[in-house]
Amino acid sequence: MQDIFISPLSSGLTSWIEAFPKAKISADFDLVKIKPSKAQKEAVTMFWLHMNEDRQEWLIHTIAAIQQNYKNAKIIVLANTPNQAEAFHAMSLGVVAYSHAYSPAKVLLEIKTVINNGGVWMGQDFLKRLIEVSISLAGNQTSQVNKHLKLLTAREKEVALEAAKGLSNKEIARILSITERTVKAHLSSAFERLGAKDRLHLALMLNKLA
Amino acid sequence: MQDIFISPLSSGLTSWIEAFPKAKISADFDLVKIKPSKAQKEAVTMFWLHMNEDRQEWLIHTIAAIQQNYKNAKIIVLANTPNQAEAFHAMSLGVVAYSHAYSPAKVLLEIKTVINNGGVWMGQDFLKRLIEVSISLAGNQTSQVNKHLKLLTAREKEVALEAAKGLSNKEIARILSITERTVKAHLSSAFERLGAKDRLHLALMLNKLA
DNA sequence: CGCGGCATTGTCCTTCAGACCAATACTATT
DNA sequence: AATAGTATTGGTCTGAAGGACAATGCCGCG
Repeated sequence: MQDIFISPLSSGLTSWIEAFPKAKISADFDLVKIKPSKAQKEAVTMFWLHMNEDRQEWLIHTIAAIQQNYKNAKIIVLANTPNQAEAFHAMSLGVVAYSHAYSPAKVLLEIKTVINNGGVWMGQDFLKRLIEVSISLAGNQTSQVNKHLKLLTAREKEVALEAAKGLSNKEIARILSITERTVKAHLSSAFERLGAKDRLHLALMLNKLA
Repeated sequence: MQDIFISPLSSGLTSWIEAFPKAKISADFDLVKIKPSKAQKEAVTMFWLHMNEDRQEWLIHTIAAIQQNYKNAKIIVLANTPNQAEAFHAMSLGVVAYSHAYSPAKVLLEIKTVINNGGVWMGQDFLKRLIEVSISLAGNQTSQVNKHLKLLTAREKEVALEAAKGLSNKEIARILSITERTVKAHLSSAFERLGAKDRLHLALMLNKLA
């Protein structure tokens, strides 16, 4: 397996050399990609991209180029100034690790091991942030909704959920086989319990975090 | 550093023993926690929780108990039948790794190394799913909304967004300093352009993914 | 310049939503 | 047995929503 560091620093960083003495270091991916042989294309090659600030476009472009030329490439981003947004973006592009460019050799080797075992490496705070976002958007949201729904009786809940989909009283009545009048009664009750001023507010309450 | 496996299987799995011959194996956390000395409380102890199906409550309870008794505990969940939801939940509770209970010794050691370096271990697909969720909820959502909003004229957009907040025509009129009639005109136009049948549908369109 | 798109407002009219008042029946808990 | 909560339906009424039909003024583009 080959390691290729792509960095504007032609000699790389000492920790890189220490971790992977046999690695190639190249100024740009273009210099590497010119002629990947069939064997090279299939081989698992690890690309370590050194990320300076303000090179977002370069990163996107380079990742795309690598993925096109090497089927089994593993791409690691080493950032001079790591930040959440960039990490997020990189991971979404298929990068399998995101770390500080000045990570000690020990950590670099660690990253490699993890990746070789099919894992993904990232900082704990990035992970935390990721879960946070997911939870706040997916989890807390539903728990919030559930908290609301628990305030309603079974029947009110049914009616409220249909109303929250955008159905009219008449449609709800037909679906639940009750009178439109009854639907209104349940809804009025639901409004009061949830503190909603009308069906639109109720819909917003039950459909998102608001 | 001590490894403690908590599992209903009193002898544990062979891969566990292979990886950590000196580990303790206990049937339940209660048996361990009884008297953590001050030193023990401060020590970095790794708890490997063996997760059978249908023990969600046990998991929650045990994690809480460990976190209460050991300040520097690292908790790993080993699931017989790993699944996204459970992994998600576990990670949100502060678990630092989630893997298959029958992971080979090599992987277990791998996990331990990662955790000791302050990392977090999880399956690639879990990570993918996590990013997917975040993107689809945070990113795609707004892009979807923006796609909708681009179909509207500037004025229609303003009106539509206010309506989507739950405001009445009269309130919108006051805010934008126009007649209620004009608000209706813009809204009608917006309904047509977006294919919404009324303001509630419009609100749902502009407030979430639906 | 004229035509089309946009913003604005009018009036009339129909439908729907939701509040208020009220009644009946069933169930569970006291 | 009685009281409270829930499900159901009725009637009436006010106001909001939204469609139909129509007009005026502004702006950019061929």
